[in-house]
Amino acid sequence: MHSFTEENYLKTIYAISLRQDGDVSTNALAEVTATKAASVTDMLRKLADKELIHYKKYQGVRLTEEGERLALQIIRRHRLWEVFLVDKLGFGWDAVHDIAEELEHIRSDELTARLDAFLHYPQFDPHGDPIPTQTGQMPETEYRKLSDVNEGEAVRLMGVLEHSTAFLQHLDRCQLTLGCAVTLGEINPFDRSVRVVSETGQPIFVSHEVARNLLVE
Amino acid sequence: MHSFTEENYLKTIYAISLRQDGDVSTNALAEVTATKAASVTDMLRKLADKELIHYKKYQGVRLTEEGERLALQIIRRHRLWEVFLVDKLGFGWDAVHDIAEELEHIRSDELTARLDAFLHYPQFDPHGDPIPTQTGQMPETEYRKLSDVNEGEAVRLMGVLEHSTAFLQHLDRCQLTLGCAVTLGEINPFDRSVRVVSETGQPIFVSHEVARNLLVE
DNA sequence: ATAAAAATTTAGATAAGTCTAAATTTTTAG
DNA sequence: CTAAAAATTTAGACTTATCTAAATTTTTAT
Ligand SMILES: [Mn+2]
Ligand SMILES: [Mn+2]
Ligand SMILES: [Mn+2]
Ligand SMILES: [Mn+2]
Repeated sequence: MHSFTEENYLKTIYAISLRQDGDVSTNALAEVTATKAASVTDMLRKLADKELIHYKKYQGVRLTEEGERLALQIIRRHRLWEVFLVDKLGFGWDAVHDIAEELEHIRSDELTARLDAFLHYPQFDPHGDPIPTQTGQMPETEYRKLSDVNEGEAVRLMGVLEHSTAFLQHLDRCQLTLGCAVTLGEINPFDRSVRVVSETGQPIFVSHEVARNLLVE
Repeated sequence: MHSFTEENYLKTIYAISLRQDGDVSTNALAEVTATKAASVTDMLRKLADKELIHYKKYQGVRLTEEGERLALQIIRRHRLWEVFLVDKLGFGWDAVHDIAEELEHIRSDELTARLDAFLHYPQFDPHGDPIPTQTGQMPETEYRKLSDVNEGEAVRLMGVLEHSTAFLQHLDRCQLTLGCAVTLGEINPFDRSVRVVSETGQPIFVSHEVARNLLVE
C-alpha cells in the first residue's frame, strides 16, 4: 500500500491544482509540504512509478485518475473527521485541522462509511468545504468571495478560504459564523474595508484581508 | 517525541508483564511484535536511552515509571476508541481491534478527554478490559476464569482473555454476551467441557478451551 | 562441571524519507 | 538570441526500522 507521506503528497497536489491551472511545480510542493525541492523530486519519481501522477522531468505533475481518486478519499476522511470533532466532541472549528490530519490516514472503508452515517451524511465540513462522496465526486459549490460582493447586497456566510487558527478565532470574536446572513454596507475606497450588518442588526467591520477569505452565497 | 513503533513496543512490554512475572525477554517481544530478535534488541537500546525501560543486556526488560505511564496512556486511548467504534458506530466487538490499533497513536490529550466525556466515562472496553484513568491508574478487576468455577455456581460473564475475531464470533454464535448471567451445569470429566444455562434457560455447551478464555464474577 | 542448546547481541545490509551541495535544464531579461 | 537567474534534478549522506548471518552469553542437561 501507500504511506502517510505519499497520501499527504497526493492531497497536496490536489489542493494546489485547485487554485491554479496547469501542472503543479516541484517548488510549490516543497513549500506546502515544508520539505526541500530535492525531497519532492524523490517522492515524485516514486508516485510516478506507482502511476498516481503524470510526471515529466522539469515539467511539473498532475494526478492520474487513480491518484485523484485516492486524494479525494483522503480529503473525504479528513472532512468527515472534522465534522465529528466539532459536532460530536465539541471542538472549536479552529482546533480540528491538525487532529484530522492524522485521522484521515486511517484506511478503513467501513470506518469511513459508518462515520458518515453516524454524522448523518454531512455535505460540508466545519469550514464550509464540501465533502467528497463515497464514489469520489467533489460536490461543486458556487460561492463568491465577500470581497467581490457589492454594497447593499444581502448574502450568507458559507465558507472560508483561509484555515489558520488565528483567522478562525478572529471570525469567532467578530461573531461571523458560517450560515449567518449579512448585508453589505459601504466599502471604504481607501483600504477596501467594509461594514456588514448581521441579522441581529449588529454592525461588524471587515477588513479587505478578511473579506477576500470569506465565501458567501 | 516517540514513534508509533516505540509506542507499540511499550504497550507490548506492558501486556507481557501482566501475564508473567519477572522481566520481559527479547524473544517474547519478537514473537508478539512479529519481528526478529535482532530488531527487538535495536529497539530496546533506543527505549533504554530514552529511559522508558530498564534494560540490562541478556537480562530482559521492564518499564520505568515513565514508560508505564506512556503505556497506560496508549492503552487508555485504544480502549476508549474501541468503545466508540462499538457503541457509537455499531461495529461488532470482533471488528474493532485493528482500527483501534491505529487510532490509539493519535496523541492529543484534549481529544482523549473529549472522547472520554462523549462516551460518558466508560470503565470497560467492549471486551471487558478496564480503561486506565486519565491519571494513569489501571483499575483492578477480580475476575475468575470460567474454567475455575465449580458446578452449580451462578456467575456473570465479564470479559475475555482471547481477542481474536474467530473466538469473539464463536461467542456471538453461542449467544455468550458480556454481562449475561449463567449457571454452571456438570463438568465433563473427560474433556472438561461444561454445560452452562443462561438467564433464558437456554443450555450452552462450552469447551474447556473456551471456558479458560472467559472471565466471570 | 562442562558441553550442547537456546537466547541474545553484534555486524553488516536494505528501504523509506529526508537533507545539502553540485550539476543540469528551463525561463526570463536585456 | 544569449547570458544570467530560477527551477529542478542528481549525487551522496543521514536516520529509523527492519532483516540475515555470525558471534557471544546464558541456560540446560548430562
Ligand atoms: Mn482541515
Ligand atoms: Mn476543513
Ligand atoms: Mn483491542
Ligand atoms: Mn479491547
